[in-house]
Amino acid sequence: MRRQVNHLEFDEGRLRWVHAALFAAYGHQHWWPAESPFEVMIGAVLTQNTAWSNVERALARLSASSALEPAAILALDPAELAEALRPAGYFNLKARRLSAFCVEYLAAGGLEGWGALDTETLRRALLKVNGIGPETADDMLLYAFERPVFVVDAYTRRIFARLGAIAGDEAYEQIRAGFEQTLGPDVPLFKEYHALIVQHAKQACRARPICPDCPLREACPAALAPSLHAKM
DNA sequence: TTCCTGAAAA
DNA sequence: TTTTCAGGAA
Repeated sequence: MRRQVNHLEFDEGRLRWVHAALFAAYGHQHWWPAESPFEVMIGAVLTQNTAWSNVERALARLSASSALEPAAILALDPAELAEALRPAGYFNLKARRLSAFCVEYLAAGGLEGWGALDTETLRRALLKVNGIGPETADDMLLYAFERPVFVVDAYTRRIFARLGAIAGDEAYEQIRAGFEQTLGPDVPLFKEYHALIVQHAKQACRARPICPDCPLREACPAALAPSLHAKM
């Protein structure tokens, strides 16, 4: 049954088909790669506008300074913190954001304090922290707090725009609501789906797409008529 | 607009 | 070798 929910043109069947096709092609992704919920959260901040491989180096440098927990991060000299974050890019900005986040995290009572809130309240609390926007908040909600929130990133927009499910420039909340309402709340599915989207966007559905071996080829207008979609 | 790195393309 | 590109939040 076709439902049009907030600009998402795909029905449940097509969304599940895409997931199944990606899973068949790439398998389990084991996301989010982190040792603890707190590490998920700092990774979410560091990965803003940044490739994950660069985030890993920054995390390794934090680890080398024994600074993978909030108190230890705040204890670092700001210049030292920024230096550790250098490989992740925007290091001065991210040093400030990470500190601001740690302050709020501790003030809120850490994982237990935030974990006691219902999803909407927690989301609003996260969004109030300077440096946490919708995508970063949703990374945290899904992978650190196990809440049924669908993460929308640049890769999600690109892939589903090419497939014809969205225009691509909709508001974040529109797309998120579309996926969540069409698929229904399902934490394991949302975790795996987003991880597969990232994998697929890096592997095949890049800015310059590699369509010939794409697992979604048969369902993709962009793969069938590349010239019409050259700039997508 | 600004913030910044590292991989890929030219 | 130099230039372009990819990637969120304020």
